[in-house]
Amino acid sequence: MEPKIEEKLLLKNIKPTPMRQLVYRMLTQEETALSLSELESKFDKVDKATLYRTLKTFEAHQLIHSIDDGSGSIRYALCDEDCTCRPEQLHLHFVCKICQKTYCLKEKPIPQPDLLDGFTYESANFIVKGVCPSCQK
Amino acid sequence: MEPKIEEKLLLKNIKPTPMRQLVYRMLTQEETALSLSELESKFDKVDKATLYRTLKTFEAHQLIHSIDDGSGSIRYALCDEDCTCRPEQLHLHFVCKICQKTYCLKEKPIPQPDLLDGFTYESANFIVKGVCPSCQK
DNA sequence: ATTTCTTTGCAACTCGGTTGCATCCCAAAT
DNA sequence: ATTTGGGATGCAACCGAGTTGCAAAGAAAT
Ligand SMILES: [Mn+2]
Ligand SMILES: [Mn+2]
Ligand SMILES: [Zn+2]
Ligand SMILES: [Zn+2]
Repeated sequence: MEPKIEEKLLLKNIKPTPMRQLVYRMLTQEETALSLSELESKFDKVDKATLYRTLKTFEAHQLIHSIDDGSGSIRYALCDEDCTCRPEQLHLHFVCKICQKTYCLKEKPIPQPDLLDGFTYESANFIVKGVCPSCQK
Repeated sequence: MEPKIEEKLLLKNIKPTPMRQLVYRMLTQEETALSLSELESKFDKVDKATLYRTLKTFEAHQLIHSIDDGSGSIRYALCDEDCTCRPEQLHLHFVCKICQKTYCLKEKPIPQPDLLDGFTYESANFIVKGVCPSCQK
């Protein structure tokens, strides 16, 4: 399994340093999106700036995408293998009001919005808030 | 026209202090949503904390609504007279990539999202990015 | 007039994000 | 094998939006 991570990074033209492999593995273990500080707290000791730059690199190479979920901090989640982050590939994100977790709803594409004359569509961010399955009682 | 502003505030149960009337008038003169610091810079001299608390008061009384447009700062715009900020009344917001302005598209309601089983819908934020009419060449 | 509550102004603070810079690492060139 | 150059890392300092504490000013109630 070790060599796989290295390959995933190489596939997206990211030099697979130990640090990056570590961060990548951490992200694969999450079912919801993580913020910089949440990610930071999952390590015994890690430098925030390095982590920050690692995430920026991952994002620039479309290994992860960032989600502005209105929580005040940006969260990050892995992209699909074949994702190029084009407007048509964008999906919904769901924020649970109870557990505060942010879910990627990758099978729910963002609907093309019906705009007024003169407005052109280039991208969008659709955040849905409610209660997630684990928090339903 | 002066007495009108006072009435608008009273209608929403906000004590119409001079400061609040000033801020309200400023907001009525804007066609796009403003952030705290943008609003601040429209006054010769105003205290940021007072302005902040004024906006919070306005928002709590549903005179204005806040828009998290992904710019890093929250923007504010007047609500419609009869707005109660219920999920069904939410509308799209448009951010122009050129002029960075944020528009309320009040006649474009947010579509009810189709969610996976177990997720409940309570509210949403739908931000569309592109080029606005004034920036089309 | 006195008390009580709200609003305002100023300064200080928090926190997420970002940057400068020295050092480390590693691979290519010599 | 040694040198050298560019990217990666770690640490500290910085930034800006938002927020809070607190005292002064103002308004309303008694
Ligand atoms: Mn996602
Ligand atoms: Mn609006
Ligand atoms: Zn939940
Ligand atoms: Zn524009």
